[in-house]
Amino acid sequence: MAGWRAEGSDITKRMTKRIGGWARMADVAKLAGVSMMTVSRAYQGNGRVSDATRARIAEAAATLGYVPNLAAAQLSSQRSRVIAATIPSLSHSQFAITLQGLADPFREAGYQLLIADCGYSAEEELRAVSTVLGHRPDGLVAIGVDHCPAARDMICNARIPVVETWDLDQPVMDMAVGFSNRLAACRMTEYLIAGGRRSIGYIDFPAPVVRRFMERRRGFLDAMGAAGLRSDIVLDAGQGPSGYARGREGAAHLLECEPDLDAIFCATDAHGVGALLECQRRGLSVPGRIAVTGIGDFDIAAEIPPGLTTVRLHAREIGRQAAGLMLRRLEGDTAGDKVLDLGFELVVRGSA
Amino acid sequence: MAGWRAEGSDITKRMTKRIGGWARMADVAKLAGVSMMTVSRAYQGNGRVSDATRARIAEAAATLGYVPNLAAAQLSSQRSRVIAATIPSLSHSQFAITLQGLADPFREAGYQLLIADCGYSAEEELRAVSTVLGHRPDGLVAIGVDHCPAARDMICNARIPVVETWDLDQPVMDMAVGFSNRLAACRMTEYLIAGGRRSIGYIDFPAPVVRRFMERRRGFLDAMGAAGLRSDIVLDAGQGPSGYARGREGAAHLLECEPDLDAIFCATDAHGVGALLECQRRGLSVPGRIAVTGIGDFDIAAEIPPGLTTVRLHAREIGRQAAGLMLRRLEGDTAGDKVLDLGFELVVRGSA
DNA sequence: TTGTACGCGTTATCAG
DNA sequence: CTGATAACGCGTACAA
Repeated sequence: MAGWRAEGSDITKRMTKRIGGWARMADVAKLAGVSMMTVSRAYQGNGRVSDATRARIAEAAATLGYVPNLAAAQLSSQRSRVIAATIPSLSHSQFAITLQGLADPFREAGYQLLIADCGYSAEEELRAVSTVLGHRPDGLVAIGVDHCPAARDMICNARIPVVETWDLDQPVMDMAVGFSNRLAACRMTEYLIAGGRRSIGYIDFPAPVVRRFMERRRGFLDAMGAAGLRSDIVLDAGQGPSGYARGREGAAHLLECEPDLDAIFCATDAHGVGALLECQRRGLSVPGRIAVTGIGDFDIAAEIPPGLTTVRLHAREIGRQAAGLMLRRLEGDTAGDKVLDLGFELVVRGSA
Repeated sequence: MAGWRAEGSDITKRMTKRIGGWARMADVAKLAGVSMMTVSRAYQGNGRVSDATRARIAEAAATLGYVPNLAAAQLSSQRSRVIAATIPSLSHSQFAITLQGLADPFREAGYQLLIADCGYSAEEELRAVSTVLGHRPDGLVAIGVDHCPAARDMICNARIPVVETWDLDQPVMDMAVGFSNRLAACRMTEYLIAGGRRSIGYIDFPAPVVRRFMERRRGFLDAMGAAGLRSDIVLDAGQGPSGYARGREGAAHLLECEPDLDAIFCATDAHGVGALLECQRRGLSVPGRIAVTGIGDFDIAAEIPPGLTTVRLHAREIGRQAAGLMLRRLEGDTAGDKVLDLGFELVVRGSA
């Protein structure tokens, strides 16, 4: 533990920068000829430090390649300036967009996102949550509202602001930003029915235990039931290699079981695009012979002919607003809404 | 600062759990009737603690809702068990897949990923890098090899293992996993030429300053030059709302300027799909009249008729291998290759 | 505007 | 197998 600190002169340090570890604030202070507190204040920005001193500190820091140790800062200040974000899957494009919507406002406000992939199982989620909480985040943004009881307990015990996103059909722990998945699916189904479709099949997400998808299916069933139509043409998508493939296979299966189908409603746009392509491959005209719709308004939905009719979900805006809610709370503002319903938008294109 | 700790009896704590903050290891120790060190050892797993003691500790921890403070652990142990990951864009699907490939092995080995969106500019990158380094990660995995000199300096000064990914055309700082973007583009171009295409247009990524795309363009130019063909039909994709839209607009522009084009090679599959759709919309038969190809093998490439011919890049495997390299180094293994070329795979489908 | 003393919650070290 | 003590690097509170 003696290392260079004990033996190295300031000159040596200056020449070689660091030999065996990180420069500490004390090193910067010594080189700049001030106390640590002055360096600390210079970095925090708020404290009043003369310009001359500030410049000397900046130079010393640059010479030493000093990067403040945030763990020490957190331990001392009891604030981490870290926001935890749990996400069911990093490769879900819409979630990634929400994440980006989150990241920008937080970064500007000086917070760093700590992203935890919480998977789709209770164990994974609990592990992810306990790990991120170990970093003592100042707040938590959850993408999705599915939480196993243990994770929910742990999060509540953390006594930090929490924003849940993407589904307003469930009661939430604290704050929330999103929309009603059930209503979105219901409206789309009503649109199909209003367009004269009667025999409508539904292709669900392969893991329908996910709340978000349970609500969508529920919305579909509600609307079909209300219209007095058959609501049993429901299929869990298979295990194809991609969402597109699963939609394609699902549509194939559905069309074989129910040749008279005049619409296929998919729980996500990836499935929808796959289903659309499958219909076209079979020579079924879309939307003449059969309608196909999805949910999500993925980029491809606008491009694939004849355009996939879908529901736009404002994924980026969900992130932005969630960050806004969190930042306001962190600044001590406890007034204002705790739940923001951003709604959704039926996007009618050629496919239905 | 007096708070509940001073006044609350153990019973009170047990009943109400925590009233005003996190339980600390000292609280767990007291409740379990052991010293902090024993608790610490119990959590670290390696230290020898009797089963009875371990059970009492587990019970106390559960009662108090104890979650170890990782910042304190890091400060004390000088190891964070955090791996920094820089990524140019969270919403780039292939990068997200690499991230997932990274996350699993690291999680299993007890490391948490700290993901920093480093954007596409030098300032953003420097800020991102300095923030993550502030958390004193035990290692850094960079997605992409583009680094501004300042960021590169900062990373080198950190003296931690570094794995760069996705591009082996550049010299790297330490370790690397990926493939040659230049060679991938070159091979695809050669394939088109071998198929009889002579007038080949290239649609580049809109920010060709990104190294990865510079190399791809270079590969295209190399192959065209070697074949003695025109290599000036190169277009930067425009600013459409999505990669698909940019590819579509790019193709439209190209086809208007160069009506005799018999192939369009796009720097990414998103552009490729857009270009393919645009060709079809114009009634040009693909691949009869014109060939279209991309790079990346996105999911949609396999689905869109007639199938987009492309280059598969093993995005997930890049992540997995990068994690493996890093973990081996963290375990002190300095033998073995420092650079892994995972290559690429020409995937021939209907479009070319 | 700048400096001093202390504590944040954990682990390393050494002793039992 | 368990415990006492001293760091780890920084910010808060207060003093100058």
